[in-house]
Parts: sequence; structure tokens; C-alpha cells
Amino acid sequence: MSPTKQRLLTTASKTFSKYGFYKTSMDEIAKSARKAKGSLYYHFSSKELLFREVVLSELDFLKEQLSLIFEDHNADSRDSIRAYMNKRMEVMNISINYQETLRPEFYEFYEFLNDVISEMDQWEKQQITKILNRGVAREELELPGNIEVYAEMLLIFLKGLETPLFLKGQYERLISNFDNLIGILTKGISKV
Amino acid sequence: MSPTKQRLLTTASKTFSKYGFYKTSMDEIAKSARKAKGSLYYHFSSKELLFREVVLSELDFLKEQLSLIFEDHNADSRDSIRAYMNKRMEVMNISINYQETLRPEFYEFYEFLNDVISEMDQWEKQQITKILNRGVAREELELPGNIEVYAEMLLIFLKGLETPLFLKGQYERLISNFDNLIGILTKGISKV
DNA sequence: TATTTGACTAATAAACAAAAATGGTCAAAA
DNA sequence: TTTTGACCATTTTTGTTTATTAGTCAAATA
Repeated sequence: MSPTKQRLLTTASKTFSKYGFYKTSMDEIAKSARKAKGSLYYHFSSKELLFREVVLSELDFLKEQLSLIFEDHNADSRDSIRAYMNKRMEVMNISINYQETLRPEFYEFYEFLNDVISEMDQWEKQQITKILNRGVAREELELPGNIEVYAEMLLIFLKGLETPLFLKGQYERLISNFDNLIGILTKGISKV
Repeated sequence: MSPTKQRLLTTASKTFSKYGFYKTSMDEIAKSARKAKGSLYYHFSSKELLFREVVLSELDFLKEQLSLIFEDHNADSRDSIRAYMNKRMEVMNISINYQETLRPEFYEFYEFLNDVISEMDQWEKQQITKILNRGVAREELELPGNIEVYAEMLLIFLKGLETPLFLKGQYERLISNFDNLIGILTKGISKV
């Protein structure tokens, strides 16, 4: 990626996270990056596509961080699950542009992001499934039903917490209890 | 409650649930109930207070239904938890006016409802705590930490699901997995 | 006395037009 | 190949008028 493109993307991310998608103008981004608006459109074909790239870069960073966890094959699978969930919430808490996509008032407008989000969902489901399978193979976990379905439900649970944590501003208050709740979930699937 | 007041309340509930708080006028409610607007204001001092009463009546019905469950002292506490959670979601799914209070765009306007919601939260936390305590006393459940904190976390989890289920219209799709997830949670706190 | 009524008013929202801001284009320049 | 900024079409904002609605009240009714 060219330095100009990189610079535009970084500036766009900062500005979007400060004012949100609608309150941020392409002029403003170009001006902040000290580039002409034409350059912005040379590298990103539309405002929507630009925002898409911004969210994508946040999710790429999240994937990177989460990969470090499930790639640690020596860890106990229960520890991996715990670390995965904690890290997920920690990184999401600073992924301001992703958080904007959670707002219900934007659902109808964010169709151009649906594939990005569902791709991320699938990726996460895969990773969690891998950890669970590894745990079962090592006889650390006991999962009577379909493992993929469990992975999906864990993801539903994590995504269900996103609104109270990030939109209702209860992150600080609730995150301290989060680890306890993970404890229950992991105990629920632990082989005794 | 007088027949007129009851009639006005029922009509208000139907109209609010059909058009929402803002798109419903007091004239409309009075007309639908075949009463003068003055009567409406004689029984309910403002539109906000009227809506409050409507939501309160939905939550009263929910409390009534949930009470039937935790008052069944013969049931295994794990079954009680399962039944409680399932019934909660089932009744909430038809509590249309309560659902409107979930919309983020209304958070700032619904201050007059905050106490109603937080009172309900406290009530639920109490009931869940009671079931958990009963389970521990009977040695059906094993909860190493503070039981009230567990109850609170379960409630956070349930409330976290409200937005995806009721606002994103994913009730039908997700509710089928819900019972499985409860299974993990209850196993996690079961005494083996 | 307790309740109901509907005309009435003040406040709010809808409708509309003019002005400003913004997304997106393009020919020229680097 | 990349960058620029003037330019255009569309959307958003602003200011004004009109219509609707929340809430009141004196009189009527039960």
C-alpha cells in the first residue's frame, strides 16, 4: 500500500472514529491528511468503500491478536477460550469504527458492510471450533452435541454482550464480571 | 381500576404497540376508546405517564408468569433456571411496548422509564438469586463465588440478547439455539 | 362529589423553499 | 501513475409557515 493511501486510510479511521460515519465529510478527511479530495477518490472509490476499508483494518487487527491465542497449541484449551474471549472484548473496546456498525439506527444503511461482518463471524466460528475440537481431542472438554453449534452459540453470546458493553458504555463496570461468566461457560463444557 | 380507566389503558397499549410512542397521539387513543381526551387526562396525567403505565402492565404480566416458575419449589433448580429463561424470552417477545424502550435512539427520552426498568432488573436479580440459593442449599448447584454476582451476570446475558432477538428480528432464528446455551450455563453451575 | 366532555391554547412537528455543505467527477499538471 | 482543485449534482441544513398534538379548563353529567 502506497504511503499516500496508507496516510489517507489512517486519517479516515481517526476522523470516522471521532465524528462517526455521517458526521465525517470526505473534504474533512482529505484536508486532515493534507491531500486533495481527488487523491482520496483515486485510492478509494466511494465514502462507503473507504469506511469499509477502515472497519476491515480494525477487524484485521483483531484477527491478528486472536490468532496469537489459538495458535498457542501448548495452552490448556480452557485457558485458550478464556484468553480468546477476554482479548476479543479488549480489542473490540478500542475498535471504535466497528462499534458504530452495531448501532441499530444504521442497520439499513450498512448493507455494504454485511459481508465484512458475516465473514468475520465465520472466521471466529472457525477459530472457536478449532479450540473446542482440540480440547475434546485432548480430553479437556466434553461436548455432547455438535461442536460447531456450540461455537456458534458462544459467538452469539459474545455478540450479545457487544451492545451493553460498547454502546451503553458499561464496559468498565461489566468487564470485571466478564471473566467470572467465562468461568461458568468453560466449566459447563469441561470434562470433569 | 374503573372500567373507563381500564379501557383507556388497554386501548393505549394496543395503539402504542401498533404505531410506537411517538407516532401515537392522545387524540387517537381517546377516539379509539370512544372517550373524550379530557377523560384520558383525568386518569393519566401525561402521555409519558400513560406509556409508563402501559409498560408497567406488560412487566407485571411478565412477573406474574415468572413467579409461577420460581414458586414451584418441587422442581429441580436447574429446571427452574431453564424454565425461567425460556419463559422470560417467550413473554418478552410479545411485550411490544417494552421492546420499544430498548431502541438506542430513545435512550435519552426514556428517562421517565428508567426507574421502572431498574426496578424490574432488581426484581429479576432477586428471583434468580433465590433459585440459585435454593439449588445450592439442595446441593444441586455449585457456585464458588458470590451468588448475587452470578445472578447479575445471568441477567446481563439475558438482557444482552434482547436487542438481537427483538430489535434485529432474529427471534425465530436464534431461539432454537437458546435452550442449548442455557444447557451449557446450567451445567457450568451444576454440582456433579 | 367524582367523572366526562369538547372547545381552547401553547408547544411541537410537518411541510416547504432557499442556502449551504457534501459526495463524486474530470481535465490538466506533476 | 499519481495528484490536484475547480466544478457539478445531490443531499443536508436552515429558516419560515402551516398543521398537528399535548395538555387545560369551565361547563355538563352521573
